[in-house]
Amino acid sequence: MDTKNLRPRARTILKWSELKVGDVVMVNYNVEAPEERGFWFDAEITSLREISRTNKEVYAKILLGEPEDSINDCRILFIEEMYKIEKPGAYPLTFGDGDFKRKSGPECKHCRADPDKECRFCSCYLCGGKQDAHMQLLCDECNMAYHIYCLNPPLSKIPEDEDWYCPSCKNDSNEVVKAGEKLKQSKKKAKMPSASTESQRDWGKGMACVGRTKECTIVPSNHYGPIPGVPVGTTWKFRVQVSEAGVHRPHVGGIHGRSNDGAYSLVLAGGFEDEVDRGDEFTYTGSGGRDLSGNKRIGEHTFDQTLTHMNRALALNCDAALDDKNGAESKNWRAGKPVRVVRSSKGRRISKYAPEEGNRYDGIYKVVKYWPEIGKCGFLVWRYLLRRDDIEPAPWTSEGMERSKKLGLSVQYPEGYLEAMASKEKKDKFKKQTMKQEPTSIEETKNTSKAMRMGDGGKGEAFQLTQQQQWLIKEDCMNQKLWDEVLASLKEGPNFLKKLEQSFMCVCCQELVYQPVTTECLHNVCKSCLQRSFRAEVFTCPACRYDLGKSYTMVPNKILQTLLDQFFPGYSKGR
DNA sequence: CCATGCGCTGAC
DNA sequence: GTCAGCGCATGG
Repeated sequence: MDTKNLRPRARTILKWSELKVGDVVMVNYNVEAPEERGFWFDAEITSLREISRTNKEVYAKILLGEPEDSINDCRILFIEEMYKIEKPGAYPLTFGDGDFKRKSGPECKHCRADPDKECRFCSCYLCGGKQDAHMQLLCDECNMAYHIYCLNPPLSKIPEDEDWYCPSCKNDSNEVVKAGEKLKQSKKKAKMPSASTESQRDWGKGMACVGRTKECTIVPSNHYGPIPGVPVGTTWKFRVQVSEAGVHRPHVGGIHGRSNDGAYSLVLAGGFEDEVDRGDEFTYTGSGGRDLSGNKRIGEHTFDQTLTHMNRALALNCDAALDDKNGAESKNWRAGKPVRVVRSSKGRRISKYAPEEGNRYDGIYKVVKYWPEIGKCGFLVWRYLLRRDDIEPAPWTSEGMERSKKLGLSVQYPEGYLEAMASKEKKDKFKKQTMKQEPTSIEETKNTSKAMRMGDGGKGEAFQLTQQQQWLIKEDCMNQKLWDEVLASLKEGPNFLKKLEQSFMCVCCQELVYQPVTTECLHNVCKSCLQRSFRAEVFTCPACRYDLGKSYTMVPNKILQTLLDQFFPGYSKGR
Protein backbone atom coordinates (compact mmCIF):
# COMPACT_ATOMS: atom_id res chain seq x y z
CA MET A 1 0.00 0.00 0.00
CA ASP A 2 1.43 3.31 -1.02
CA THR A 3 0.97 5.77 1.77
CA LYS A 4 3.39 8.34 0.50
CA ASN A 5 1.03 10.21 -1.72
CA LEU A 6 -1.86 10.18 0.62
CA ARG A 7 -2.01 13.11 2.94
CA PRO A 8 -4.27 13.57 5.88
CA ARG A 9 -6.07 16.32 4.03
CA ALA A 10 -6.95 14.03 1.21
CA ARG A 11 -7.55 11.16 3.48
CA THR A 12 -9.07 8.11 1.96
CA ILE A 13 -11.40 5.87 3.82
CA LEU A 14 -9.90 2.44 3.91
CA LYS A 15 -11.85 -0.57 2.90
CA TRP A 16 -11.70 -3.56 5.16
CA SER A 17 -10.46 -5.63 2.30
CA GLU A 18 -7.42 -3.37 1.93
CA LEU A 19 -6.37 -3.56 5.51
CA LYS A 20 -3.33 -5.62 6.34
CA VAL A 21 -0.81 -6.13 9.07
CA GLY A 22 1.80 -3.39 9.19
CA ASP A 23 -0.44 -0.61 7.87
CA VAL A 24 -0.29 2.64 9.73
CA VAL A 25 -3.76 4.03 9.97
CA MET A 26 -5.58 6.89 11.54
CA VAL A 27 -8.49 5.50 13.44
CA ASN A 28 -11.56 6.82 15.06
CA TYR A 29 -11.91 4.30 17.79
CA ASN A 30 -14.89 3.06 19.66
CA VAL A 31 -17.47 5.28 18.13
CA GLU A 32 -20.76 4.23 19.59
CA ALA A 33 -22.91 6.75 17.80
CA PRO A 34 -21.90 7.79 14.27
CA GLU A 35 -22.24 11.48 14.96
CA GLU A 36 -20.14 11.27 18.07
CA ARG A 37 -16.46 11.80 17.64
CA GLY A 38 -14.30 9.29 19.39
CA PHE A 39 -10.58 9.20 19.88
CA TRP A 40 -8.42 9.79 16.89
CA PHE A 41 -5.10 8.12 16.89
CA ASP A 42 -2.52 6.53 14.71
CA ALA A 43 -2.03 2.85 14.98
CA GLU A 44 0.00 0.15 13.37
CA ILE A 45 -1.99 -2.95 12.69
CA THR A 46 -0.38 -5.91 14.44
CA SER A 47 -2.92 -8.59 13.74
CA LEU A 48 -6.38 -9.00 12.37
CA ARG A 49 -8.99 -11.67 12.01
CA GLU A 50 -12.14 -11.61 9.96
CA ILE A 51 -15.25 -12.05 12.06
CA SER A 52 -17.87 -11.31 9.46
CA ARG A 53 -18.08 -9.57 6.12
CA THR A 54 -18.24 -6.20 7.76
CA ASN A 55 -16.36 -6.83 10.92
CA LYS A 56 -12.81 -7.63 11.68
CA GLU A 57 -11.18 -8.05 14.97
CA VAL A 58 -8.16 -5.85 14.81
CA TYR A 59 -5.28 -5.52 17.16
CA ALA A 60 -3.09 -2.52 16.76
CA LYS A 61 -0.11 -0.92 18.34
CA ILE A 62 -0.80 2.69 19.12
CA LEU A 63 1.83 5.04 17.83
CA LEU A 64 2.05 7.90 20.21
CA GLY A 65 4.85 10.26 20.92
CA GLU A 66 4.61 10.23 24.62
CA PRO A 67 4.66 7.05 26.65
CA GLU A 68 2.38 8.36 29.36
CA ASP A 69 -0.37 8.86 26.84
CA SER A 70 -0.11 5.52 25.24
CA ILE A 71 -2.11 2.46 25.54
CA ASN A 72 0.48 0.14 24.15
CA ASP A 73 -1.79 -2.33 22.55
CA CYS A 74 -5.46 -2.23 22.01
CA ARG A 75 -8.17 -4.19 20.45
CA ILE A 76 -10.04 -2.11 17.96
CA LEU A 77 -13.65 -3.08 18.14
CA PHE A 78 -15.76 -0.57 16.38
CA ILE A 79 -13.93 1.21 13.67
CA GLU A 80 -16.22 3.70 12.06
CA GLU A 81 -13.68 5.40 9.91
CA MET A 82 -10.12 4.64 9.18
CA TYR A 83 -7.70 6.60 7.09
CA LYS A 84 -4.32 5.98 5.63
CA ILE A 85 -1.88 8.63 6.73
CA GLU A 86 1.48 9.89 5.77
CA LYS A 87 2.88 11.10 9.04
CA PRO A 88 2.43 8.70 11.92
CA GLY A 89 1.61 10.57 15.06
CA ALA A 90 0.38 13.61 13.26
CA TYR A 91 -3.06 13.31 14.74
CA PRO A 92 -2.53 13.15 18.45
CA LEU A 93 -4.86 11.23 20.65
CA THR A 94 -7.11 13.85 22.10
CA PHE A 95 -5.64 13.31 25.54
CA GLY A 96 -3.86 16.57 25.01
CA ASP A 97 -3.93 19.71 26.98
CA GLY A 98 -5.15 22.14 24.45
CA ASP A 99 -2.48 21.40 21.88
CA PHE A 100 -5.05 21.92 19.14
CA LYS A 101 -5.39 25.49 20.17
CA ARG A 102 -1.77 26.56 20.11
CA LYS A 103 -1.23 28.57 16.99
CA SER A 104 2.30 29.68 17.65
CA GLY A 105 4.60 30.21 20.64
CA PRO A 106 5.14 30.86 23.48
CA GLU A 107 4.43 27.91 25.72
CA CYS A 108 3.65 24.34 24.89
CA LYS A 109 1.42 23.09 27.65
CA HIS A 110 1.95 19.60 26.48
CA CYS A 111 5.53 19.22 27.61
CA ARG A 112 5.74 21.73 30.42
CA ALA A 113 6.43 18.87 32.85
CA ASP A 114 9.76 18.27 31.19
CA PRO A 115 10.91 21.23 29.11
CA ASP A 116 14.05 19.51 27.97
CA LYS A 117 12.35 16.53 26.48
CA GLU A 118 11.76 16.54 22.76
CA CYS A 119 8.12 17.04 22.11
CA ARG A 120 6.38 16.63 18.81
CA PHE A 121 3.99 19.43 19.60
CA CYS A 122 6.56 22.14 20.01
CA SER A 123 9.75 20.80 18.43
CA CYS A 124 10.13 22.02 14.89
CA TYR A 125 9.29 19.24 12.49
CA LEU A 126 12.16 20.31 10.24
CA CYS A 127 15.05 21.07 12.60
CA GLY A 128 13.79 19.30 15.71
CA GLY A 129 14.57 22.33 17.86
CA LYS A 130 12.31 23.78 20.49
CA GLN A 131 13.84 27.23 20.51
CA ASP A 132 12.07 30.39 19.33
CA ALA A 133 8.61 29.17 20.19
CA HIS A 134 7.23 32.56 19.18
CA MET A 135 8.50 31.93 15.66
CA GLN A 136 6.86 28.56 15.33
CA LEU A 137 3.80 27.95 13.26
CA LEU A 138 1.43 25.10 13.92
CA CYS A 139 -0.09 23.34 10.97
CA ASP A 140 -3.86 23.46 11.12
CA GLU A 141 -4.05 20.02 9.65
CA CYS A 142 -1.42 17.88 11.36
CA ASN A 143 -0.66 20.12 14.37
CA MET A 144 3.07 19.84 13.79
CA ALA A 145 5.28 22.81 14.67
CA TYR A 146 7.49 24.57 12.13
CA HIS A 147 9.94 27.42 12.57
CA ILE A 148 9.11 30.10 10.08
CA TYR A 149 12.80 30.30 9.18
CA CYS A 150 13.08 26.55 8.61
CA LEU A 151 10.44 26.66 5.90
CA ASN A 152 11.42 26.72 2.27
CA PRO A 153 11.06 29.50 1.33
CA PRO A 154 11.37 30.93 4.83
CA LEU A 155 8.78 33.38 6.12
CA SER A 156 9.78 36.68 7.64
CA LYS A 157 6.88 36.82 10.06
CA ILE A 158 3.95 34.78 11.38
CA PRO A 159 1.24 35.02 8.73
CA GLU A 160 -1.93 36.79 9.75
CA ASP A 161 -4.12 34.30 7.95
CA GLU A 162 -6.53 32.23 9.98
CA ASP A 163 -5.22 28.93 8.68
CA TRP A 164 -1.79 27.75 7.88
CA TYR A 165 -0.87 24.38 6.43
CA CYS A 166 2.59 22.89 6.50
CA PRO A 167 4.33 21.90 3.25
CA SER A 168 3.20 18.29 3.47
CA CYS A 169 -0.40 19.09 4.25
CA LYS A 170 -0.74 21.92 1.79
CA ASN A 171 -2.72 21.15 -1.32
CA ASP A 172 -1.05 20.57 -4.64
CA SER A 173 0.57 23.88 -5.56
CA ASN A 174 -1.11 23.74 -8.96
CA GLU A 175 -4.41 24.03 -7.18
CA VAL A 176 -3.33 26.92 -5.01
CA VAL A 177 -4.35 30.29 -6.30
CA LYS A 178 -1.44 32.68 -6.00
CA ALA A 179 -1.76 36.41 -5.48
CA GLY A 180 -3.09 38.07 -8.59
CA GLU A 181 -4.00 34.78 -10.19
CA LYS A 182 -7.50 34.02 -11.35
CA LEU A 183 -9.48 31.18 -9.83
CA LYS A 184 -8.91 27.89 -11.50
CA GLN A 185 -11.92 26.57 -13.34
CA SER A 186 -13.58 23.78 -11.47
CA LYS A 187 -15.12 20.76 -13.12
CA LYS A 188 -18.51 21.94 -11.99
CA LYS A 189 -17.91 25.38 -13.37
CA ALA A 190 -16.93 23.94 -16.72
CA LYS A 191 -20.50 22.69 -17.04
CA MET A 192 -22.01 26.06 -16.27
CA PRO A 193 -23.36 28.41 -18.91
CA SER A 194 -20.67 30.98 -18.25
CA ALA A 195 -18.03 28.56 -19.44
CA SER A 196 -19.37 28.69 -22.98
CA THR A 197 -20.68 32.26 -23.06
CA GLU A 198 -17.38 33.70 -21.82
CA SER A 199 -19.14 35.93 -19.35
CA GLN A 200 -17.06 38.98 -18.53
CA ARG A 201 -18.89 39.73 -15.33
CA ASP A 202 -16.85 40.46 -12.31
CA TRP A 203 -18.23 37.75 -10.06
CA GLY A 204 -16.83 37.20 -6.67
CA LYS A 205 -16.02 40.72 -5.66
CA GLY A 206 -19.49 41.56 -4.44
CA MET A 207 -21.95 39.73 -2.25
CA ALA A 208 -23.81 37.91 -5.02
CA CYS A 209 -21.89 34.70 -4.81
CA VAL A 210 -19.77 34.85 -1.71
CA GLY A 211 -19.46 31.90 0.61
CA ARG A 212 -19.69 31.91 4.36
CA THR A 213 -16.71 33.00 6.38
CA LYS A 214 -18.23 32.00 9.69
CA GLU A 215 -20.53 29.27 10.78
CA CYS A 216 -22.90 29.08 13.70
CA THR A 217 -21.82 26.17 15.86
CA ILE A 218 -23.51 26.88 19.14
CA VAL A 219 -26.67 25.15 17.97
CA PRO A 220 -27.17 22.38 15.41
CA SER A 221 -28.63 23.24 12.02
CA ASN A 222 -31.86 21.49 12.93
CA HIS A 223 -32.37 23.63 16.00
CA TYR A 224 -35.86 24.96 16.71
CA GLY A 225 -36.34 28.27 18.45
CA PRO A 226 -34.20 31.35 18.95
CA ILE A 227 -30.44 31.33 18.50
CA PRO A 228 -28.86 32.09 21.87
CA GLY A 229 -27.29 35.52 21.87
CA VAL A 230 -29.32 36.79 18.92
CA PRO A 231 -32.04 39.15 20.13
CA VAL A 232 -35.19 39.98 18.18
CA GLY A 233 -34.45 43.01 16.05
CA THR A 234 -30.97 41.93 15.01
CA THR A 235 -30.54 43.02 11.40
CA TRP A 236 -28.04 41.95 8.76
CA LYS A 237 -27.49 43.53 5.40
CA PHE A 238 -27.09 40.30 3.47
CA ARG A 239 -28.63 36.88 3.58
CA VAL A 240 -25.22 35.23 3.84
CA GLN A 241 -24.76 36.97 7.19
CA VAL A 242 -28.13 35.66 8.39
CA SER A 243 -26.85 32.24 7.44
CA GLU A 244 -23.59 32.77 9.33
CA ALA A 245 -25.53 33.76 12.42
CA GLY A 246 -27.45 30.48 12.20
CA VAL A 247 -30.80 32.27 12.13
CA HIS A 248 -31.72 31.18 8.60
CA ARG A 249 -29.17 28.93 6.97
CA PRO A 250 -30.00 28.76 3.25
CA HIS A 251 -28.53 31.62 1.22
CA VAL A 252 -31.40 31.83 -1.18
CA GLY A 253 -34.21 29.57 -0.08
CA GLY A 254 -37.16 31.04 1.82
CA ILE A 255 -37.79 28.07 4.09
CA HIS A 256 -35.23 26.09 6.02
CA GLY A 257 -36.44 22.73 7.16
CA ARG A 258 -36.44 18.99 6.70
CA SER A 259 -39.33 17.26 5.03
CA ASN A 260 -39.57 14.57 7.70
CA ASP A 261 -39.05 16.86 10.66
CA GLY A 262 -40.25 20.43 10.28
CA ALA A 263 -39.18 23.95 9.38
CA TYR A 264 -36.72 25.88 11.52
CA SER A 265 -36.87 29.30 9.91
CA LEU A 266 -38.25 31.30 7.02
CA VAL A 267 -37.66 34.61 5.29
CA LEU A 268 -40.46 37.00 4.38
CA ALA A 269 -39.30 38.77 1.27
CA GLY A 270 -42.56 39.60 -0.46
CA GLY A 271 -42.05 37.12 -3.24
CA PHE A 272 -45.82 36.72 -3.61
CA GLU A 273 -48.12 39.67 -4.14
CA ASP A 274 -51.09 37.93 -2.56
CA GLU A 275 -49.43 37.47 0.79
CA VAL A 276 -50.78 39.39 3.76
CA ASP A 277 -48.62 40.70 6.58
CA ARG A 278 -50.19 42.10 9.74
CA GLY A 279 -47.03 41.94 11.80
CA ASP A 280 -48.07 39.51 14.52
CA GLU A 281 -49.72 37.35 11.88
CA PHE A 282 -48.98 36.76 8.23
CA THR A 283 -49.61 34.41 5.36
CA TYR A 284 -46.75 32.71 3.63
CA THR A 285 -46.44 30.78 0.42
CA GLY A 286 -44.58 27.56 -0.16
CA SER A 287 -41.75 27.08 -2.61
CA GLY A 288 -41.65 25.32 -5.94
CA GLY A 289 -43.85 25.68 -9.00
CA ARG A 290 -41.32 27.94 -10.68
CA ASP A 291 -39.43 27.47 -13.86
CA LEU A 292 -35.78 27.56 -12.85
CA SER A 293 -34.31 26.69 -16.22
CA GLY A 294 -31.28 28.72 -17.21
CA ASN A 295 -29.68 28.33 -13.80
CA LYS A 296 -32.07 30.80 -12.18
CA ARG A 297 -32.92 31.03 -8.50
CA ILE A 298 -36.37 32.46 -8.99
CA GLY A 299 -38.58 32.28 -12.06
CA GLU A 300 -42.05 32.32 -13.58
CA HIS A 301 -44.74 30.11 -12.15
CA THR A 302 -45.30 27.30 -14.55
CA PHE A 303 -46.74 24.47 -12.48
CA ASP A 304 -48.53 23.61 -9.25
CA GLN A 305 -46.73 23.43 -5.94
CA THR A 306 -46.75 20.18 -4.01
CA LEU A 307 -46.62 19.56 -0.30
CA THR A 308 -43.16 18.09 -0.44
CA HIS A 309 -39.65 19.16 0.56
CA MET A 310 -39.69 22.45 2.47
CA ASN A 311 -43.45 22.86 2.01
CA ARG A 312 -44.00 19.59 3.83
CA ALA A 313 -41.49 20.65 6.47
CA LEU A 314 -43.40 23.85 7.22
CA ALA A 315 -46.70 21.97 7.32
CA LEU A 316 -45.24 19.63 9.94
CA ASN A 317 -44.78 22.59 12.27
CA CYS A 318 -48.55 22.88 12.52
CA ASP A 319 -49.92 20.95 15.48
CA ALA A 320 -52.31 18.88 13.39
CA ALA A 321 -52.18 15.65 11.42
CA LEU A 322 -50.51 16.16 8.06
CA ASP A 323 -52.94 16.45 5.14
CA ASP A 324 -51.34 17.00 1.75
CA LYS A 325 -54.72 17.27 -0.02
CA ASN A 326 -56.80 19.75 1.95
CA GLY A 327 -54.34 21.19 4.44
CA ALA A 328 -55.04 21.34 8.16
CA GLU A 329 -55.69 23.70 11.04
CA SER A 330 -54.35 23.41 14.54
CA LYS A 331 -56.78 23.41 17.45
CA ASN A 332 -54.01 24.61 19.70
CA TRP A 333 -51.74 26.66 17.49
CA ARG A 334 -49.22 27.42 20.22
CA ALA A 335 -48.44 23.73 20.48
CA GLY A 336 -46.87 23.77 17.02
CA LYS A 337 -43.14 23.81 16.41
CA PRO A 338 -41.50 27.24 16.54
CA VAL A 339 -40.30 28.96 13.36
CA ARG A 340 -37.71 31.76 13.38
CA VAL A 341 -38.97 34.52 11.13
CA VAL A 342 -36.77 36.95 9.26
CA ARG A 343 -38.24 39.91 7.39
CA SER A 344 -36.33 41.21 4.42
CA SER A 345 -36.43 44.78 3.20
CA LYS A 346 -37.62 43.37 -0.09
CA GLY A 347 -40.93 42.66 1.59
CA ARG A 348 -41.61 46.37 1.76
CA ARG A 349 -43.49 46.20 -1.49
CA ILE A 350 -46.24 44.25 0.24
CA SER A 351 -45.66 44.81 3.94
CA LYS A 352 -45.16 47.83 6.15
CA TYR A 353 -43.57 45.61 8.79
CA ALA A 354 -40.54 44.86 6.62
CA PRO A 355 -37.33 46.62 7.66
CA GLU A 356 -36.01 49.58 5.69
CA GLU A 357 -32.73 47.85 5.05
CA GLY A 358 -31.42 44.33 5.27
CA ASN A 359 -32.87 41.28 6.96
CA ARG A 360 -34.27 41.48 10.48
CA TYR A 361 -34.90 38.64 12.92
CA ASP A 362 -38.45 39.17 14.17
CA GLY A 363 -38.85 36.27 16.58
CA ILE A 364 -40.76 33.04 16.89
CA TYR A 365 -43.96 32.27 15.03
CA LYS A 366 -46.15 29.16 14.88
CA VAL A 367 -48.07 27.67 11.97
CA VAL A 368 -51.79 28.08 12.70
CA LYS A 369 -53.03 26.42 9.52
CA TYR A 370 -52.11 25.64 5.93
CA TRP A 371 -54.16 25.07 2.83
CA PRO A 372 -53.83 24.82 -0.93
CA GLU A 373 -55.22 27.58 -3.13
CA ILE A 374 -54.94 28.98 -6.62
CA GLY A 375 -52.66 31.96 -6.32
CA LYS A 376 -52.63 35.15 -8.34
CA CYS A 377 -50.07 33.45 -10.49
CA GLY A 378 -52.77 31.06 -11.69
CA PHE A 379 -51.22 27.93 -10.28
CA LEU A 380 -51.86 25.99 -7.11
CA VAL A 381 -49.76 27.18 -4.19
CA TRP A 382 -49.57 26.05 -0.59
CA ARG A 383 -50.36 28.82 1.81
CA TYR A 384 -49.63 29.04 5.52
CA LEU A 385 -50.91 31.23 8.31
CA LEU A 386 -48.30 32.05 10.92
CA ARG A 387 -48.88 33.79 14.23
CA ARG A 388 -46.32 35.32 16.54
CA ASP A 389 -45.61 33.54 19.83
CA ASP A 390 -42.60 35.16 21.41
CA ILE A 391 -41.95 36.84 24.73
CA GLU A 392 -39.40 39.16 23.15
CA PRO A 393 -41.22 42.25 21.89
CA ALA A 394 -41.64 42.66 18.13
CA PRO A 395 -39.28 45.27 16.67
CA TRP A 396 -42.05 47.53 15.39
CA THR A 397 -43.79 47.90 18.77
CA SER A 398 -42.77 50.79 21.01
CA GLU A 399 -41.43 48.30 23.53
CA GLY A 400 -39.45 46.60 20.79
CA MET A 401 -38.06 49.84 19.43
CA GLU A 402 -36.96 50.86 22.90
CA ARG A 403 -35.21 47.53 23.35
CA SER A 404 -33.47 47.73 19.99
CA LYS A 405 -32.26 51.17 20.95
CA LYS A 406 -31.06 49.95 24.33
CA LEU A 407 -29.20 47.04 22.75
CA GLY A 408 -27.76 49.37 20.13
CA LEU A 409 -29.04 47.22 17.29
CA SER A 410 -28.28 48.58 13.85
CA VAL A 411 -27.80 47.00 10.46
CA GLN A 412 -24.74 44.77 10.44
CA TYR A 413 -22.52 44.76 7.40
CA PRO A 414 -19.92 42.18 6.46
CA GLU A 415 -16.42 42.88 7.66
CA GLY A 416 -14.75 45.50 5.53
CA TYR A 417 -17.90 46.08 3.46
CA LEU A 418 -18.52 49.70 4.38
CA GLU A 419 -14.87 50.56 3.99
CA ALA A 420 -14.82 48.92 0.58
CA MET A 421 -17.97 50.74 -0.48
CA ALA A 422 -16.63 54.05 0.80
CA SER A 423 -13.36 53.72 -1.07
CA LYS A 424 -15.18 52.61 -4.20
CA GLU A 425 -17.43 55.63 -4.00
CA LYS A 426 -14.44 57.87 -3.57
CA LYS A 427 -12.73 56.25 -6.50
CA ASP A 428 -15.78 56.70 -8.67
CA LYS A 429 -15.93 60.36 -7.68
CA PHE A 430 -19.45 59.99 -6.42
CA LYS A 431 -18.98 62.24 -3.40
CA LYS A 432 -21.45 65.04 -4.16
CA GLN A 433 -24.39 65.67 -1.89
CA THR A 434 -24.95 62.13 -0.64
CA MET A 435 -22.26 62.50 2.02
CA LYS A 436 -24.75 63.93 4.51
CA GLN A 437 -27.19 61.03 4.45
CA GLU A 438 -25.08 58.05 3.53
CA PRO A 439 -23.21 56.30 6.31
CA THR A 440 -19.88 57.01 4.70
CA SER A 441 -18.64 59.82 6.88
CA ILE A 442 -15.88 58.81 9.27
CA GLU A 443 -18.10 59.19 12.30
CA GLU A 444 -20.87 57.07 10.86
CA THR A 445 -18.50 54.39 9.69
CA LYS A 446 -17.09 54.16 13.17
CA ASN A 447 -20.53 53.66 14.62
CA THR A 448 -21.43 50.95 12.19
CA SER A 449 -18.21 49.10 12.58
CA LYS A 450 -18.94 48.99 16.25
CA ALA A 451 -22.21 47.29 15.44
CA MET A 452 -20.36 44.93 13.15
CA ARG A 453 -18.02 43.90 15.88
CA MET A 454 -21.00 43.24 18.02
CA GLY A 455 -22.33 40.89 15.41
CA ASP A 456 -18.98 39.21 15.29
CA GLY A 457 -19.38 38.42 18.92
CA GLY A 458 -17.33 41.36 20.02
CA LYS A 459 -18.36 44.26 22.14
CA GLY A 460 -21.90 45.43 22.60
CA GLU A 461 -24.56 45.14 25.24
CA ALA A 462 -23.78 42.88 28.18
CA PHE A 463 -25.12 39.35 28.19
CA GLN A 464 -28.02 39.00 30.60
CA LEU A 465 -28.27 36.06 32.97
CA THR A 466 -31.58 35.01 34.43
CA GLN A 467 -31.95 34.76 38.20
CA GLN A 468 -32.11 31.00 37.92
CA GLN A 469 -28.89 30.91 35.92
CA GLN A 470 -27.13 33.11 38.46
CA TRP A 471 -28.29 30.82 41.22
CA LEU A 472 -27.24 27.67 39.36
CA ILE A 473 -23.80 29.10 38.68
CA LYS A 474 -23.39 29.81 42.38
CA GLU A 475 -24.44 26.25 43.15
CA ASP A 476 -21.87 24.79 40.77
CA CYS A 477 -19.15 25.43 43.33
CA MET A 478 -16.71 22.86 41.89
CA ASN A 479 -16.42 25.05 38.82
CA GLN A 480 -16.36 28.35 40.65
CA LYS A 481 -12.99 29.32 39.26
CA LEU A 482 -14.04 28.57 35.70
CA TRP A 483 -17.30 30.43 36.11
CA ASP A 484 -15.48 33.45 37.49
CA GLU A 485 -13.41 33.54 34.32
CA VAL A 486 -16.41 33.08 32.08
CA LEU A 487 -18.55 35.63 33.90
CA ALA A 488 -15.83 38.20 33.38
CA SER A 489 -16.78 38.24 29.71
CA LEU A 490 -20.48 38.87 30.40
CA LYS A 491 -19.97 42.48 29.45
CA GLU A 492 -18.75 41.39 26.03
CA GLY A 493 -22.27 40.36 25.08
CA PRO A 494 -22.42 37.54 22.56
CA ASN A 495 -18.74 36.82 23.17
CA PHE A 496 -19.80 35.47 26.51
CA LEU A 497 -21.20 32.36 24.84
CA LYS A 498 -17.98 31.77 22.92
CA LYS A 499 -15.96 32.04 26.10
CA LEU A 500 -18.39 29.70 27.79
CA GLU A 501 -18.06 27.19 24.96
CA GLN A 502 -14.28 27.31 25.17
CA SER A 503 -14.14 26.97 28.94
CA PHE A 504 -16.43 23.98 29.03
CA MET A 505 -15.04 22.13 26.07
CA CYS A 506 -14.30 18.47 26.62
CA VAL A 507 -10.60 17.79 26.16
CA CYS A 508 -11.38 14.42 24.59
CA CYS A 509 -14.01 15.12 21.95
CA GLN A 510 -13.23 18.83 21.59
CA GLU A 511 -16.91 19.68 21.88
CA LEU A 512 -18.98 21.24 24.59
CA VAL A 513 -19.11 18.75 27.45
CA TYR A 514 -22.14 16.53 27.54
CA GLN A 515 -23.19 14.89 30.80
CA PRO A 516 -20.10 16.43 32.29
CA VAL A 517 -18.16 14.75 35.03
CA THR A 518 -16.36 17.35 37.12
CA THR A 519 -13.27 15.58 38.39
CA GLU A 520 -11.53 16.01 41.74
CA CYS A 521 -8.84 17.89 39.87
CA LEU A 522 -11.60 20.27 38.68
CA HIS A 523 -11.75 19.41 35.01
CA ASN A 524 -14.92 18.73 33.04
CA VAL A 525 -15.10 15.73 30.74
CA CYS A 526 -18.06 14.09 29.00
CA LYS A 527 -19.11 11.04 30.95
CA SER A 528 -18.99 8.94 27.79
CA CYS A 529 -15.47 10.15 27.00
CA LEU A 530 -14.28 9.33 30.47
CA GLN A 531 -15.92 5.94 30.29
CA ARG A 532 -14.17 5.30 27.03
CA SER A 533 -10.88 6.20 28.61
CA PHE A 534 -11.57 3.85 31.49
CA ARG A 535 -12.47 1.06 29.10
CA ALA A 536 -9.06 1.57 27.58
CA GLU A 537 -7.73 1.16 31.11
CA VAL A 538 -6.58 4.72 31.44
CA PHE A 539 -7.75 5.87 34.83
CA THR A 540 -6.33 9.36 34.86
CA CYS A 541 -7.95 12.70 34.19
CA PRO A 542 -7.74 13.28 30.42
CA ALA A 543 -6.91 16.91 31.03
CA CYS A 544 -4.18 16.77 33.65
CA ARG A 545 -3.31 13.10 34.15
CA TYR A 546 -4.38 13.21 37.78
CA ASP A 547 -4.97 9.64 38.88
CA LEU A 548 -8.67 9.16 39.44
CA GLY A 549 -8.33 5.52 40.43
CA LYS A 550 -9.79 2.44 38.84
CA SER A 551 -12.89 2.49 41.02
CA TYR A 552 -13.70 6.16 40.43
CA THR A 553 -17.45 6.82 40.40
CA MET A 554 -18.46 9.09 37.57
CA VAL A 555 -21.23 11.39 38.69
CA PRO A 556 -22.49 13.78 36.01
CA ASN A 557 -22.66 17.38 37.14
CA LYS A 558 -26.38 17.98 36.70
CA ILE A 559 -26.21 21.66 37.56
CA LEU A 560 -23.65 22.29 34.85
CA GLN A 561 -25.67 20.23 32.38
CA THR A 562 -28.78 22.28 33.13
CA LEU A 563 -26.86 25.50 32.60
CA LEU A 564 -25.29 24.37 29.35
CA ASP A 565 -28.66 23.21 28.04
CA GLN A 566 -30.02 26.67 28.73
CA PHE A 567 -27.18 28.50 27.03
CA PHE A 568 -26.88 26.10 24.10
CA PRO A 569 -30.35 24.66 23.57
CA GLY A 570 -30.29 21.54 21.46
CA TYR A 571 -26.52 21.08 21.55
CA SER A 572 -26.88 17.68 23.11
CA LYS A 573 -29.15 16.45 20.33
CA GLY A 574 -27.96 13.15 18.97
CA ARG A 575 -25.31 12.73 21.64
C1' DC B 1 -24.13 12.24 -5.92
C1' DC B 2 -28.07 15.58 -7.59
C1' DA B 3 -31.85 19.06 -7.11
C1' DT B 4 -33.47 23.18 -5.10
C1' DG B 5 -33.61 28.07 -4.15
C1' DC B 6 -38.19 34.87 -1.44
C1' DG B 7 -29.91 36.86 -3.33
C1' DC B 8 -27.18 39.74 -5.49
C1' DT B 9 -24.64 41.99 -9.04
C1' DG B 10 -23.16 44.20 -13.26
C1' DA B 11 -24.80 44.87 -17.89
C1' DC B 12 -28.09 46.84 -20.63
C1' DG C 1 -35.61 50.28 -14.06
C1' DT C 2 -35.11 45.37 -15.71
C1' DC C 3 -32.86 41.09 -16.36
C1' DA C 4 -29.70 37.05 -16.81
C1' DG C 5 -27.30 34.11 -14.41
C1' DC C 6 -23.56 32.95 -10.92
C1' DG C 7 -21.56 30.29 -6.00
C1' DC C 8 -23.00 28.35 -2.32
C1' DA C 9 -25.47 25.83 1.47
C1' DT C 10 -28.72 22.58 2.25
C1' DG C 11 -31.48 18.50 1.99
C1' DG C 12 -32.52 14.15 -0.02
